[in-house]
Amino acid sequence: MGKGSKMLEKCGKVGRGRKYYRLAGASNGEGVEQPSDGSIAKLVLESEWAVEVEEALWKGRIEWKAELVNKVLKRLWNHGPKALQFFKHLDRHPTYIHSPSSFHHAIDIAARMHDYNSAWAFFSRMRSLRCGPSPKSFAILAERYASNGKPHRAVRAFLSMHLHGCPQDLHSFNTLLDILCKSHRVDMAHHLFKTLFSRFKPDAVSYNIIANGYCLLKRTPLALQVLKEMVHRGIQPTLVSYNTLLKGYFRSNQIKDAWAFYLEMQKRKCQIDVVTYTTMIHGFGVAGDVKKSRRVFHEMVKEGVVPSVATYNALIQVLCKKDTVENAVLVFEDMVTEGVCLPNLVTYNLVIRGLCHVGDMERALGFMGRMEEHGLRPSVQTYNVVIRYFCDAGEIEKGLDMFGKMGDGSCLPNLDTYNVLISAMFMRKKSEDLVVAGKLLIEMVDRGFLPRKFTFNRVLDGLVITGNQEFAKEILRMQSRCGRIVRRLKL
DNA sequence: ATAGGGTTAG
Repeated sequence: MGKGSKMLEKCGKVGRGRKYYRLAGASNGEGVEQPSDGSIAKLVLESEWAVEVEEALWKGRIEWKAELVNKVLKRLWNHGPKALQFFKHLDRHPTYIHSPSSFHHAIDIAARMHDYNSAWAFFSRMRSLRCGPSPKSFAILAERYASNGKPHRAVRAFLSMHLHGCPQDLHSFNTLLDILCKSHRVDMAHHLFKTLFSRFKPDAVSYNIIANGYCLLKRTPLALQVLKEMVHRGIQPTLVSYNTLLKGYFRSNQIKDAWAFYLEMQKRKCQIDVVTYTTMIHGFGVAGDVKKSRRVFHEMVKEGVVPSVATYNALIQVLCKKDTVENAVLVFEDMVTEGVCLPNLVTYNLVIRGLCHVGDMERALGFMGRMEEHGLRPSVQTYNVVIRYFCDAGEIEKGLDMFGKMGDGSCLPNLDTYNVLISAMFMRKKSEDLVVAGKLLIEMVDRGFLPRKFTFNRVLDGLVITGNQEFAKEILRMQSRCGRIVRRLKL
């Protein structure tokens, strides 16, 4: 990390206050060392002018590789406009050509910001470079359409694949069904499933996807019906089908049914696997029956099924929520000493949340520091948890400090971060806090996030009440640029 | 990135 940032030199101000940047390559005797993805991301974030980025990126003797580009895009994930700026400039590079995976990141980022024009332009660009688009490209776009509340456009995009030289097969059909189900449009998915039945000949995967969709909606009778129909059509349910329904019972709080189903699975000699056990541990725990969770955990070990990280994470979450965080920490330490599987980012986030929840911020921060022992860095979710609990405890300054630590480098704030902080700015009833809230609102829009109407209105009200009329007007103008309905406001 | 288990909003 350190090496990379040293190679990035900011060469002072030249001319009309314009900063020039140079990405220096440090010679180490064996050749030229490359700047890190972190230093490149930082350069893109700091430069204000497009030309600066272009010069630095092209003339910096950087040996571009798809892997490096993808890493940079991931670092800029929560600053969509900058990410696309970087991608588009590099697309004009004299020799470097973007890889399909980088195009996919760019499509994802553009579509997330509702910038479908750019997204589709990337499709055309891929086509003219003869490197796509592939079914995966369509899956990415369709998922964004669906999660942005435009499921019909997702379907249309997917069904137009063949016009772009992509095969339309059962594979891609299943992907579309899954996308619709995961965005809770199970009705639409099931309808499509029936309509295009003879064209695609659904398989076990298709049925499992629809069944899972109904489970997500807590409609287990319908899920069961789908699986029965599958049997009727001569397709055998798989272990995935059973695990899906088991999870569905827990989700809709049918604990007795879940238990009965589990016993039935054992009786029928299904090869119960680690997923089944993890589902049971999580399900019982969330329902408040920690004893049963532990019992299932031991039963699993007795049966010779090796717990995965997800199994440990399920247990740790359950202990945090329904038992004590101390016991959760004991399991964490067991993991580390026994080494069957090592804690991952999720594990850390669970323990940190657990500690925050009981008000032990000190220890939570301690775990945050320990993450690098396992080669991990705090994620944006880690920061969000800590910031949220600092703010909830009234320690707004500490929350803002933590936010500041994100700002100076490795982890850009996301929509949740801004929402948490903006809410916190109303707690102290201080005029200055509301100005900060306004600034955060502007910053988040700059970075490609679309605040909810509620957020706009709250900040506007706050600014008006504290007499910041001019600032309120500025935010109002920004709101209309965002396409959010402007509320009548007397100014 | 064709399906099932583990962070997230009370």
